Amino acid sequence: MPIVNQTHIAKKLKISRATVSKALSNADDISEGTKKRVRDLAEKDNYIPHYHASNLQSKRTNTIGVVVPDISNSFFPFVIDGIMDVAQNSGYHIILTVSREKADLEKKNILNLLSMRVDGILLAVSKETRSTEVFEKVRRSEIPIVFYDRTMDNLGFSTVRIDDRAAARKLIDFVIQSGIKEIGHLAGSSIIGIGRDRCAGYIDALKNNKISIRDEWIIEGGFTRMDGYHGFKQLQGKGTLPKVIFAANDQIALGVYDAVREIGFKIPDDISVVAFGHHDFANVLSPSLTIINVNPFNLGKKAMELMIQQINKQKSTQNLFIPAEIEIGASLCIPKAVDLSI
Amino acid sequence: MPIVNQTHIAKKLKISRATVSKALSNADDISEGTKKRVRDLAEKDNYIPHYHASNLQSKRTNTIGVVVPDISNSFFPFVIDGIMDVAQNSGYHIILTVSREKADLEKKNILNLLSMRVDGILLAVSKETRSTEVFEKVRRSEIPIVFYDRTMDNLGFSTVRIDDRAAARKLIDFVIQSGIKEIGHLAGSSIIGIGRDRCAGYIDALKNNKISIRDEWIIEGGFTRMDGYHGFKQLQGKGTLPKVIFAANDQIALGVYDAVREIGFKIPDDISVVAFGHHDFANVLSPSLTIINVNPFNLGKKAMELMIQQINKQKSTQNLFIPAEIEIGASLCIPKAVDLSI
DNA sequence: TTGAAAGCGTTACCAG
DNA sequence: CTGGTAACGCTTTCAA
Repeated sequence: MPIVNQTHIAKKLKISRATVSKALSNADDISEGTKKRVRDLAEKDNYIPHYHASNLQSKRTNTIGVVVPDISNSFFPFVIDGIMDVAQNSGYHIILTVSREKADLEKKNILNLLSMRVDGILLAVSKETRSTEVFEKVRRSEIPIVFYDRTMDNLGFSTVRIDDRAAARKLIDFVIQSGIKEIGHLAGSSIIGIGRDRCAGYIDALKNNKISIRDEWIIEGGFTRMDGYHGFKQLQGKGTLPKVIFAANDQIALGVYDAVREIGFKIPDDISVVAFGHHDFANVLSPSLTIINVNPFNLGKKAMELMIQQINKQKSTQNLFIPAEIEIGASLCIPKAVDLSI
Repeated sequence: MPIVNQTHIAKKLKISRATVSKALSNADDISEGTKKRVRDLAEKDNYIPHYHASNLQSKRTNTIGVVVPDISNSFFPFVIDGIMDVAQNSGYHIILTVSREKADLEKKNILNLLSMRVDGILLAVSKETRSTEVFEKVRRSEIPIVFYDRTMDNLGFSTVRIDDRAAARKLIDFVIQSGIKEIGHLAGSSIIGIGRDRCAGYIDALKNNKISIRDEWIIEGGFTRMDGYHGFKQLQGKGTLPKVIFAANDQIALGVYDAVREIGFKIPDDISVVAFGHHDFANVLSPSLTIINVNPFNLGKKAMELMIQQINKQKSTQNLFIPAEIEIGASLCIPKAVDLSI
């Protein structure tokens, strides 16, 4: 006997479907006796309310659609965790979709979510996304959308992201305060927002501390481990190495580790690394790395909180910047000076 | 103008709702002219089909509910990735729920999924789960359920998990083949299935290779980093240290690293570590660790594939064991003998 | 080629 | 306290 519906209960009890519905929702104009009989039979015959059938009336699904570009990127699971934390406490369900960094999949996912009449959409744009066409469709649908981490700016939607520039400034300030002025930067790509922002923060900090900027110590590239590896090699080719390397993300930092290990340097005796990362990562490499923790869990929470406010029309569009915290690893022991001049 | 429905289109075009429905689904008993007018207006006025309203008829939601015990455990995101990979290629949507290792939340999640009339449930049980009551409810509902990774055996449901015993045997065989016979084991807890299975595989391998088992080299404990740390300390207290330590999971391995670093030993010169882990983890620590890769992505794929077969009644209940692959890190350079006899 | 009517599982309104 | 009826958005069957 599979799941039964209210009609089944009504027939068996020889009462109307309306009465069953009210009894199950514990309405106060139904006698205790009827309620009991309905509930008992519901339990016995395996009645389970049909979520979507009810939602058909209420015009609300209590469901939020989430679009993640890449779930195997260790950053996003923590964001999801933050989202789910708030969702669970507020009675929302989560439909998870993954765009695999593809614009077409992202579009398909968004349309599906609209079709499912989610109450709102939380989205981090894929690396490929250029067109804003789908987002205009979302706007017309009047379903609130909140961009998290990877945002589309100037579209008038709410956004939540890490304050990368301030965070980088904070991290580099910390390094300088520790007495080190020779700081190189593997900056990733300046085409990407986070690349630009983190580099800007690095420059901010040097300027504020009246340290002259050495262009040859700012290496552009990508954000992968390989880029970190080659970036370090490039730095090496410049003659004098900095004492601390600021990696724009954790993958780059790993690449630096690879290169450093290869040439037989010791961390932190010969050279130190600081990087953007998040707690899980720090946990694995700790205590060998000082990071600025971008706290994805917190980001997810804030994004979801903002989402709920938008649904309840308590807040209008806004752009939230989340501050990041420094986590200090052992790598910031003052390194010996290293001169590689050839 | 928010999302409109078929009635809106019907009224505006002065045709019936039935015609609109058929035109939109491209039925072949509707004229091209009508179809075009319907489609154009649908596009213009922002019509988006109502997923759940259609499903109300078809009795199918093309939705799979997934229950994950802990999404911040780096294992599960990869499982989800594998699930989504298959889901996307088969037109299924995923509702993600997290039980946070709590039995009550797990139960609540399952009931919600049933209420949403998912076509199937993929579940890894929480650490707390003892009662099988909810699972009986699922059985009565005739909605297929597949347990992945953390299974409830002997309940007659399908299960998919790593063949831990064979994997451990393979890993230890590999170590022995490399010429090392002194292998200790930080085994986690024997109350937990994976703990038992991995330890059994370790013993299998030693026996097969006619190496006597030294009980003092098998340390029970938990599965956390702290357990790894203290486990190593315990080993140290026994006098002679083994040359290779087999950690039952990656967290334990990290703890061993901590302890080893603390006493100033070098890996792999003084001692080596091999462990159960997965690719992401190996990627971070590589090349310092040899692991048996439990390939969560593959596990997720297999689980989802089995799910789809169950839904289509192509396969009856079955228990799948996934083999794991060795990934070789540098740590298996034959270490120098270390004698800590006090 | 089109449309009227019934139905999917539920809730809301109003009458008895 | 109970129940008939309409409605939510859509599909399907059958008749025109």
